[in-house]
Amino acid sequence: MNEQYNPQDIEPQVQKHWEAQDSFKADESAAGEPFYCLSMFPYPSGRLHMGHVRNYTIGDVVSRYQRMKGRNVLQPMGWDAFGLPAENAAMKNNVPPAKWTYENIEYMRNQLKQMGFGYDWDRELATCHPEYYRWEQWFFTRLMEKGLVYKKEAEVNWDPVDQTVLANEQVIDGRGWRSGALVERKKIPQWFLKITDYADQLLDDLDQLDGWPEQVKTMQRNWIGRSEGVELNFHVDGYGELEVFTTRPDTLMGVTYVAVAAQHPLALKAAENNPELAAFIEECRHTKVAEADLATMEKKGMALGIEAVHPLTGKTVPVWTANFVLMDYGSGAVMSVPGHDQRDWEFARKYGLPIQQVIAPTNPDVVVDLEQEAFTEKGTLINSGDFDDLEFEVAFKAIAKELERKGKGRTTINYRLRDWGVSRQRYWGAPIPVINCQSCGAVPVPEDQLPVVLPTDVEFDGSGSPIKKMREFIDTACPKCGGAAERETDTFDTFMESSWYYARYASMNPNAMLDPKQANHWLPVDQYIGGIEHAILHLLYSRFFHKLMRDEGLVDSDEPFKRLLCQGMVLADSFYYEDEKGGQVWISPADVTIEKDDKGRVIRATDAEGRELNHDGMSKMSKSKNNGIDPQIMIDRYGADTVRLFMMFAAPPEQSLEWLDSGVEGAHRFLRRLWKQVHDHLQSGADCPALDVDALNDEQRDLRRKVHETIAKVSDDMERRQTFNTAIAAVMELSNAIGRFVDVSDQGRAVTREALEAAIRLLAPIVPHMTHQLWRELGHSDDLLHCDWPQVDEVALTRASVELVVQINGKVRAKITVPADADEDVVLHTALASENVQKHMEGKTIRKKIVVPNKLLNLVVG
RNA sequence: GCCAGUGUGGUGAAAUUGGUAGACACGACGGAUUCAAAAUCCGUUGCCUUAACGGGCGUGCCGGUUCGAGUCCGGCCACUGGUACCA
Repeated sequence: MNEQYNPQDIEPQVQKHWEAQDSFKADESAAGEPFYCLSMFPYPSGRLHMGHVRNYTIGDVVSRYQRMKGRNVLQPMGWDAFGLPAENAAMKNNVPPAKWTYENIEYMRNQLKQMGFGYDWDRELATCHPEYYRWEQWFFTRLMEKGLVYKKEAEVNWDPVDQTVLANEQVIDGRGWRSGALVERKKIPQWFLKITDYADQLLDDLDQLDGWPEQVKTMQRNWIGRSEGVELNFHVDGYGELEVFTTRPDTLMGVTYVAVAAQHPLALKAAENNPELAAFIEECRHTKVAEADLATMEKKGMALGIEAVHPLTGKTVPVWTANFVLMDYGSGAVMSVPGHDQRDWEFARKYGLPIQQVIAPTNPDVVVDLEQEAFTEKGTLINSGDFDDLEFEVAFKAIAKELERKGKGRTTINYRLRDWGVSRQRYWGAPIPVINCQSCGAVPVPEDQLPVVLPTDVEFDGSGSPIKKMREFIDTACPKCGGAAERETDTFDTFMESSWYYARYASMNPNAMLDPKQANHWLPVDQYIGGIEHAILHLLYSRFFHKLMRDEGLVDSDEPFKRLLCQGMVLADSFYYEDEKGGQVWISPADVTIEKDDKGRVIRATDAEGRELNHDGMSKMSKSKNNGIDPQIMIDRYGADTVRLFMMFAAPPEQSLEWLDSGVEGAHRFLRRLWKQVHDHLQSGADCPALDVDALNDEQRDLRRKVHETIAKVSDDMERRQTFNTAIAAVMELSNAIGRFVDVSDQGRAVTREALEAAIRLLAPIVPHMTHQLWRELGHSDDLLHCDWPQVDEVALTRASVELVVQINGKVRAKITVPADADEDVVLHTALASENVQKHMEGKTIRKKIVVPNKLLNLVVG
């Protein structure tokens, strides 16, 4: 055995061995219960970044652990290959998006292989491949036939100079990122999937998901936002009924005005002969269509000069338009109760609109001061005529009933969730399989004409999608009437592809979207791993798609992912200096020299030219701060095992992880030490005597207890807790114990052997190359990959005595050692024998005794 | 704005069910080895106080529940993710 640990030699060899053995091929007929472990597939942006490495290391550790537990594992990998960055790269470097994407995939696949991730590469997929997206197109036409798809007008960010639609991230301070033009909101016709039809199922089935983090389920519940309320009408002369929704019909008598969106037909009509109002509406058109912007901008409004009739009192209230009322959400109109809604209160205050109190607190100690703020709690109705003295629920029902009797409203359920707009006016996406015919309308492309292939030989000039000008793509015949017709040139939202890829891996069938038998063999996914940033959109759309596929008879289950792990971001130090113009120039941490004080704090940082740099702390690895650490450099320097070990050790998976070069060094050092321990053990003798557990001395027994405590701890950490950092810490403790244990007697060596073999197997999922090699060196002919996970020997865990803490009035005053089965009297007696305990009890009597078995004794004295 | 998280030594973190705060590492300091250095090994390391034993303080801030709170409850501050066309 080589005395030196040399990952550069070992890792490629071991990887070659796995490849030759086809070690990670998933086979439905293999022994063991199926276990499907999936990591979110990457966007092929060029090179692997640390976020990927972290995500995929976690997935690989879980997969290898389950394999050792005897499960039949499927772990696939593929590419989320459609999306905006390919178009941006195409414009910047003059490469067609397809070429750029496929080259990136080649490079990144090789990087994944170097990391030693155990994927079944036979199941690799790329969403930009026609063989993938044809089934998405087919599925969409099925949904069209089922009436789950419709077309309507919706607003987009429009760049009037580049004549193109912009994504929210492409709008910076209200201007297009390339042209700098003021962005406008524009309505265009777009396709929608009726996700709201499934809102109740998506909400209720969250209760089935025991393996999901509570926070993600809460976020999804809030996003769906089911609320019970009342839909009611305010009559407007010359217009008709203005519909609003409220969850607080009990405050109806406190309505002092009604507000509509700036794009609402009523506002547009009023603006026809009101130039000031028209200017305001025009101003409102120049905001981005993102909720965060709408909610934080200054609340502004203007009176329309129109009155609406209150449905119960018959009195009129003014109609206003306000920039925070969303046209796409609900009916685009809201009733305003400034006495009991804080936003309405602020608006009323700003524009001098009346504020009427109609709810009094049930608790008389609560003071209501409408001069200071709105009273938003539920309470007892006042100033509400016949409804006075009623409490929320009774008032809700009574007012709803009265509205219904008058034909002015009805109770209803409302969702915050909106239907899913899937049209994108972009090139690099799956074409929407629809043909627009003058006489037949929008016709789905028939199955035998699928896929509608996206032309990949294109010129990309940035002024919109090239296929929108491509007559040979657009011109076609109507499948219904055979007349001349045009293809849809919009493409799908890329969330469409990522909503069902997990199912396609399970069944790569050339003749169908899924073969239900194959799909159901693996599905649902046992463990899904990915970033917390996908907590709502991607995970909600995937859950929706799964239910759609279930209703199509393609899968049996209700939910796609049984257990979910959301990993945190990877952070790194960031440094900058200011240039002459005061701009920040970011320097890669790899090029920074750091000076520290004697406590290890950064006191000075300089770049290669000796410039003094500012330290901006730890932030997410990103291009903008130039603080990305290239995983490739780390793999080349330390080997994949070290990178994997550090990633798993530095923080628990769901927390953010700070990249520290010194920490990587430490991880590498640990692997070298372990390697040397095995080497030294083998030096002490060629063969190892059998372990005789009844013949051990105290030290041998102690080490053996440590071995089995470690096995118990690591097993629990790997499976239930998924805290790989503490699992590694436990093995480090074991390794330290082995280092202190110098005993080359027969039984000493037997215990050492057991300890080393346990450590190797416990680390196998995390550092698979090195442990594979060590396992061989210890004389095993079988692959570590297929070895059983170590078992705890309960007998080894028993202890003769335990250490106990003695507290006086809750403060630790002594530590005592007592026999493991000592009763309370013995414990108390031993505690009182302690000098320090006596000192703190002097002149006092015991008022209370609290005993926590095997842990603590607290004496309350006074 | 709204929804969801996070906050513990010089640093990353641990403390699993309310029961010894700081495991395991990194860094720093001291020592061994070396002609010297690197590497390696050993020791010390929350802060204040004490010659020592010991004592006091300490988990973002303010308050509460409890024999006992990093952990539970109420309020606040800061940071992170999402906010429907980044993926």
